[in-house]
Amino acid sequence: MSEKERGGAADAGPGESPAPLRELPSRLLSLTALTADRLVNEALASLDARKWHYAVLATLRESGPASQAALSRRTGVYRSDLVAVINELAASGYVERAPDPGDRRRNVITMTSPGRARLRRLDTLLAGVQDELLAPLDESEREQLTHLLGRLLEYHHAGQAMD
Amino acid sequence: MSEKERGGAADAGPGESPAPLRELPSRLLSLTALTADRLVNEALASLDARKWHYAVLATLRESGPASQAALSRRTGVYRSDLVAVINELAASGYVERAPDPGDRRRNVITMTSPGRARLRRLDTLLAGVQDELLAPLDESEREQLTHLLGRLLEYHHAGQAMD
DNA sequence: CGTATATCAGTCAGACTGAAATAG
DNA sequence: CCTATTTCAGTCGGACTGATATAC
Repeated sequence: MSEKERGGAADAGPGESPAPLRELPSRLLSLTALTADRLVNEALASLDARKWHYAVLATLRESGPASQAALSRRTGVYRSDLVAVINELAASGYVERAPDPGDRRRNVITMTSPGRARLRRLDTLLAGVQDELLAPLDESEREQLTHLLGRLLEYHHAGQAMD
Repeated sequence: MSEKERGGAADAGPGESPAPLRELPSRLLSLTALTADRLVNEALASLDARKWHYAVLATLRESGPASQAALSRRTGVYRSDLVAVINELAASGYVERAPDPGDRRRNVITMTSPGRARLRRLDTLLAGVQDELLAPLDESEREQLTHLLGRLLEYHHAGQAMD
């Protein structure tokens, strides 16, 4: 693989004129995500939740009971931070933490039925947020965006250990 | 079926099944932006810069000398944090801070010629990062993405004071 | 007067690191 | 011995708040 690109462009001559700030993809992403996070956090805060709470509950619904390490991988929350998230969810009775009989290093995290109800509540809340976030886009544009972001994520996440 | 407000959906009946975590637009945005920021920060760190340094220098190139408040609005950096950024850029000789003779509350920030050279260096560095970030997309997809994000940003930024 | 500017002193969630204890 | 899991104790950049001094 050639690594010659980054920082190695010719300094003589005009070359490509740099993208204006407004169109820098990385910046557009950061700023849009900032807006999205603000909307999400604001909405979740009204129910005393944070986005990692939702991510963990949704993952448990989709993949069933799992160890903390597995949840960390699937949600993107660092192992270290996940501890606190599980503590909070367990304190509220939304999940249960039990030692794995098959591997005593592990805790198995299981969603309770109050947890499922909680998740349903958060689902509707977040659906509203998505709608607010994507308000200026029509349905096909929303799908385009989701698809493009998904591709980027898949590409950059392939083979990434997060630790 | 009445459209109720956020969080007030009917609990009976199946309703819409919630989007899987992987396809939640707000989450896709957050995660993609995280990846983008990591790439950007990593690259900039190799030149002892951070993204706000670039944003400020690029804004000065595009709009000319400006007060700190104006820079704050244009770059999205909080007034409070901008102080430190200008301090750093001034300490490196990339910008100059001078009192505005016309309005003595203001400082006028001006880019120096080392600043212009610095900016050109960061331009090429960041161009490489954009390419790395958008690697899996072809040219027209990149434009689509940029366009869609721009629309979202424009919509949500219209009439926002940040303070 | 009220408003805007620049600065400072903080808080806060979230990303990330390092190391310990334990178990495979 | 080496690796994986959970947890704890931190660091760090960045978002955001409030207060103050000053000038319009």
